[in-house]
Amino acid sequence: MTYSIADLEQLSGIHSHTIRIWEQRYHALSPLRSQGNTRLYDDQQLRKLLNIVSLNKSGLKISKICSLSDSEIDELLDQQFYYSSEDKNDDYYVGELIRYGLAFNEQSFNQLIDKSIEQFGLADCYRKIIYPLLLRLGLMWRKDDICPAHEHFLSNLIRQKIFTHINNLPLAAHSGQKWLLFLPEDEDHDIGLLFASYMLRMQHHHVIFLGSKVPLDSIKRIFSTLKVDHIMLFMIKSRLVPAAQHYIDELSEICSTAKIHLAGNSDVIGKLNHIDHIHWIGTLDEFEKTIESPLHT
Amino acid sequence: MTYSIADLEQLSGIHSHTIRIWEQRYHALSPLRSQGNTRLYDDQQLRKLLNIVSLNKSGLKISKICSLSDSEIDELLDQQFYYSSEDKNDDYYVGELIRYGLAFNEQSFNQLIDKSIEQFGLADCYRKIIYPLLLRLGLMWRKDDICPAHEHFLSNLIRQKIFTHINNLPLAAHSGQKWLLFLPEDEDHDIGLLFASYMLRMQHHHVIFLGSKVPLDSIKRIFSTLKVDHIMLFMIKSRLVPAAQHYIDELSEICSTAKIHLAGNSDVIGKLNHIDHIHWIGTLDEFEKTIESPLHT
DNA sequence: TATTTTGTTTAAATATATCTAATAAAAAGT
DNA sequence: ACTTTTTATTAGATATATTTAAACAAAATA
Repeated sequence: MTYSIADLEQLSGIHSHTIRIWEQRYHALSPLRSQGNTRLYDDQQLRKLLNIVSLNKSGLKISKICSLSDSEIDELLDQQFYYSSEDKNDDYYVGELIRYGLAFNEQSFNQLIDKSIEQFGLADCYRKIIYPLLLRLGLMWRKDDICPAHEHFLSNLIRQKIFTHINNLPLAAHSGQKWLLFLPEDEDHDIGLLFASYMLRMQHHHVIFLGSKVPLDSIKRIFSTLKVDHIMLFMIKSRLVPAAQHYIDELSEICSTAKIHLAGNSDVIGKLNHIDHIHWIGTLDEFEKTIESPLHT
Repeated sequence: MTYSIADLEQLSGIHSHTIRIWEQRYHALSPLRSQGNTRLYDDQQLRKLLNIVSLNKSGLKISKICSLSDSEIDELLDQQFYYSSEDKNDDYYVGELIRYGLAFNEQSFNQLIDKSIEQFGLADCYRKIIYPLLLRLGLMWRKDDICPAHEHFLSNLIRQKIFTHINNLPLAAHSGQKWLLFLPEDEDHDIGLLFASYMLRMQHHHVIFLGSKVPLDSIKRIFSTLKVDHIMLFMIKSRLVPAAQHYIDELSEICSTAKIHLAGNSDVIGKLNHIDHIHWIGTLDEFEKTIESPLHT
């Protein structure tokens, strides 16, 4: 599987011109070439670019980043992401769960996650363990410490747990607030959205969960019949700001009668011109506050 | 969202040359054009092409198909797909479940599907209701009677049920047979695979479920440490036979020590040169027989 | 303010994809 | 065996994407 420079632009949010000049000036990437000299990137190169962008966002100069060795970059990435919980026990859980994942040991993973869900409840388990676990998985993928098979294996075990807990929720009267949850077509990671679905249901909201890769056109076709009060979506991937802006503008127009809640990559979302009825959810806490009162508007 | 003719080739398995000449001779499709005269297709056109291909596979000549009106095509598609169960009750279930889906009525959907799972067990419920339901959804999408939002909504409700039933399976000693389940990068629909996971677990097989969109490269990296006896994957989408053949050949080479079980689109799989250790699963019955005896090789 | 660093814009050349049109080959029907 | 229908191949023209290189603009830093 290889990417063109246009693909890389989409996946990283960095203009192709800039990608080229980083290569020329700092030897940032070293893509393969086609017979006719066209650049061909692989996952390795994509990861490297995402790492460079990430370190750059945190303040380092491109020239500086590219002068570092791979191991120095690894170290900086660790520092950047290393997030130590108040309770060291939580970190232990995360580490163990990942160890089980790397060994494809479903049984031990399930035992430990079941135990922690029982102990904390799913909401706190997500906050303390699953969310940090997902962050760490993302970092490990970028550092090439983990391959997609591991990530898929773990994601599906987590998905299984959240789906099960949603399924086991008791039926209850709705609060009257109706939420529509979905991800744009280029987004894959639906676990956050699934957890949001769980939390909303816990607060007796009415949830319509569509999951990932829903074409905006399809939202358009059904929106008028749905009469939802809120729309929630994630934009997790890096992307060019104008593309994100265009998407949000279109969504706003289609769903002008609903309040839109947007979560995900703050580097992108932070740069958008938000329209009135768009609410940027920056943190888990913020999300919980948003949904707490069933009577908010 | 628009497709290039190359995209359409990938999605339909029809060479771009052929797509063009069908347009020229029979006015099969009528794509928009870019400023510079390049063809631009939308979902509507993609569906039409898939319908043409499907009717063509069932024996009709291209010229004949393209001379038909939209409503005549709809009728033929209905005939082609209309699958009446022995038990009319099953058809009633399918119809009701779809009605609930179209109305985004989760509660009624869940009540009915829970009832039928309780009645038949998940295995028979899948065979009698869920599988026909998925087929019908696919047909409805192709006839534009349903839009992706409906399909996503229903898929996730079904996914939730199967995940829950997998989660609730009692722990039991494994048979010693280890199965690796995944879908190629261009495949989305993981419900069949998820059901296979459930069935294998019911037979006390050891299952490693990776889900959809796993890069082959990642399989390669982990295969040697996994020591699996069986690999199972689906190829559901239409695609060019040489591309499918190349994928299967590569997979065979990577996983030469495992038996590969392949299910999905018979039009594609039927044309492949199967290597010795590849087993084509054509029907649900066949699959059940395959996994019945925990001691088969 | 001056300098360095970084990102954007332009231009012309080349590579790749798509277009039309004609012909050859294969498959299906009679 | 012969015709019809369908698919594959080829060729030259055009559209789109990518490449290199240079000049320019903007931002950060000294």
